[in-house]
Amino acid sequence: MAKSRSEKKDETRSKLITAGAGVFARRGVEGARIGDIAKEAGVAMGTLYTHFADKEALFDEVMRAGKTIVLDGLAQSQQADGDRAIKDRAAMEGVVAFAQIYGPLFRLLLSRGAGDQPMQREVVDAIAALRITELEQGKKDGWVRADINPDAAARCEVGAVFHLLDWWLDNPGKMTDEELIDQLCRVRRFGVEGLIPEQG
Amino acid sequence: MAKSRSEKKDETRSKLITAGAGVFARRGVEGARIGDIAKEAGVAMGTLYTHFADKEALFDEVMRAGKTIVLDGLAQSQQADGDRAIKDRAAMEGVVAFAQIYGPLFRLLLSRGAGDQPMQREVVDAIAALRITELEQGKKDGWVRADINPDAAARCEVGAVFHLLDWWLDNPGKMTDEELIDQLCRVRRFGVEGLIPEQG
Amino acid sequence: MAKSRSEKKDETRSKLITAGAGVFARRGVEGARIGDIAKEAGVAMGTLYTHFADKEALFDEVMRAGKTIVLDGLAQSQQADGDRAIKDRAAMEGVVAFAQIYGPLFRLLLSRGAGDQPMQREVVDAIAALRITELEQGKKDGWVRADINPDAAARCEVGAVFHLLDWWLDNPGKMTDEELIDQLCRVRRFGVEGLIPEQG
Amino acid sequence: MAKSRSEKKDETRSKLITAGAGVFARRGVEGARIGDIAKEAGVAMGTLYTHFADKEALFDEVMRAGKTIVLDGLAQSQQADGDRAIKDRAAMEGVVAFAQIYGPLFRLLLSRGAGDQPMQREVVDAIAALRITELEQGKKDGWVRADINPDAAARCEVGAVFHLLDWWLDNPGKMTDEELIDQLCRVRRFGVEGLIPEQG
DNA sequence: TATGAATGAGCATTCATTCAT
DNA sequence: CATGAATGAATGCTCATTCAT
Repeated sequence: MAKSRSEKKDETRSKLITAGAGVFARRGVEGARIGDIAKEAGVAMGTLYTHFADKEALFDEVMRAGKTIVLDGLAQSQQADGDRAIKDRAAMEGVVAFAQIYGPLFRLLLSRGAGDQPMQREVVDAIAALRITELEQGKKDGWVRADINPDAAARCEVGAVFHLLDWWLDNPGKMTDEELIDQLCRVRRFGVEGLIPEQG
Repeated sequence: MAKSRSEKKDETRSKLITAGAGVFARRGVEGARIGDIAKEAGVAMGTLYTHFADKEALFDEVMRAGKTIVLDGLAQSQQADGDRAIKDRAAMEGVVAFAQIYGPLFRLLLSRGAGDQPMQREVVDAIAALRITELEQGKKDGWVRADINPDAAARCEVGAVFHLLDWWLDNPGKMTDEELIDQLCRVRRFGVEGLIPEQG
Repeated sequence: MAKSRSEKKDETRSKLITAGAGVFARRGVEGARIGDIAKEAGVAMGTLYTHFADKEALFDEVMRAGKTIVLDGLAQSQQADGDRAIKDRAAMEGVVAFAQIYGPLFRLLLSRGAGDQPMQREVVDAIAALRITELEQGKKDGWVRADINPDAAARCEVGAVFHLLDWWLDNPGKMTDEELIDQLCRVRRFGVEGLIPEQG
Repeated sequence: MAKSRSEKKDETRSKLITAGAGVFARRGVEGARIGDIAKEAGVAMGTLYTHFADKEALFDEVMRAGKTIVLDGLAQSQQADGDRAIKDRAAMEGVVAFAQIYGPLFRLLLSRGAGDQPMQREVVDAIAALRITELEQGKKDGWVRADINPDAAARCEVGAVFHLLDWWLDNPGKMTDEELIDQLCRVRRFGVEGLIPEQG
């Protein structure tokens, strides 16, 4: 079955986004070289410009695609059978798996650095928004303390997860996956001093 | 009293570091222009190269200086009179004050983004190291739960603080300083679900 | 009646020449974009290359077509009933009408700028040649002064007409068509100081 | 006597303008290559950008400089001793000399082609403006016919001079300098049919 | 030490042209 | 014949770094 012209075009576009993800993740937006992206995608430099207006536009597409994957993964973890603790753990398992597979892209998506990178902000905001809804519900249902501000707590949780994984990616030997997921759940839910409520 | 030649040189060096902090913070390392830094410092571009080997070297100095300020601030907060809660709150107050004053520089110092920025890692590592010591002591003293891994928890705390402040700097109207500091203490210590132990 | 394949091809070719005339006129040869010409012609970029070897070849066709229109118009004005003055005025009326309709194309055809544009030269040369013949006849018939060099005078006339119209196209409010044609005839025939010979 | 730094900078700037004049004149604005201009000026490509914002800005400077030379030359010809005919001839001698020396630059300055080249328009406008003043005075003094519109006539004269010289530069063997200047005066003043008024 | 004009390698982007469909 | 995605050489411009003054 021969590929149609438009299928081939979509394929080229995909290759560019994948290659862009890799290079942007490794070198950052400013550091990424169009030539490297094209080479990694296996196309000519000019081809990039038949699909995206410029480097920035490709970056936005990469971020948009990454955001979709991350958000879809989080949404799916909510479908997990079981109580809150199980769903929460499923979410952390998903995030850790994503970080392990995509590594640098995970960093690119979640990081918040110097300079204005609206798309980067957008991804972090979207993830935080998802968690804010959960925390608000948690306050109603009583499993989130009343003294918690959901906006603030969501940011703290995103930061905690990102920084721990960022460190772990560079020091994978320091903890097993299981320990990592465990800590991620524990610290977010109970802090370092908080007492764990009785079951039931 | 006329300034000695060496005093003048030190002054120029300081101006360059201050200007560098501003420009690096605003534009990132790759985005920063040597010409902008020189202009902001009020010296010629060539002067920069009589003080620093290259752009990278200036960046390292900026980060080193920032790191010193942050670490000194944290150390000082440990001198505060009172119990653990008071010291912890003092630390958060210091961090919030620093973020308010330095804004973009705070972001630059604490962020962990794409690309290899050894100095950026160094700053985050140093802050985490400080907290790891405290958490280890806490485990011995019993105020940190036994199921906490200090290495992991310290990273989570740094991430939580950085991301919350990063968000707050862009949305200062969402919370007062007091509320911010409050949440920072609460989330780090007790998470969103953890019970707060009885006083005494 | 369905169009035959060859008729369709001719039609496409015409559309390309018309579109080329517009774009070349507006942007110049170097400034014209093949993509713009194709878009304006309503065909794909590749189609252009099934009709013309390259951009230069299309430009040559555009100029050739324009040259034909201009020369035909001038020839026709010579068929006008009446004496020399009437024929001359008819020629100027034709030129003004052409400039009004085609605007930028008129400029493209008549201008002589930097760089070597053999076709541009060819058009100007052809118009001048036409006038040289008339002036030579005029010398024989006595209505052109003996001290006039037809080669030189023809160039002057072409230049005078082109520059006045070039200015007028940008400043149409400065003169009515009638005044314009009037000045065109007067200045070419009698200069600014020359006496107008008695009628008869 | 060593050149000061600022003198050297001015020298570099001059070399760039001269080189720019040559390359722009030969290839047009779009056709001119920054690398060629730099090479011709004997400097690095980057140097061009320490003196001019971009190619366009250099082009403007070239045109401005050329305009000044041309206008100064015309003004000087008005200082010539003698009657109107002598001054007029002096002006034509000056223009011919300029065209002979600068050749392609003369074409660049005076031409009006496709596309919007505001500086090119400005030069032609300035020369026309100079002549308009003279023609208006001529109408008052009676040596310009009453039926002449100075605005229109000035454009015609500029066009006549430019086109004749443009042709002559490519066909220098067709006329001697003297004949050229003669025709330039005659055609502009008396047209091809106009009677030359009696002396006195 | 300070200066800032000059350098030139490096890069993003353009666009005429090709060719598989 | 028509198409338009792909090509890649060519080009304008940037900017960290140097060095004569």
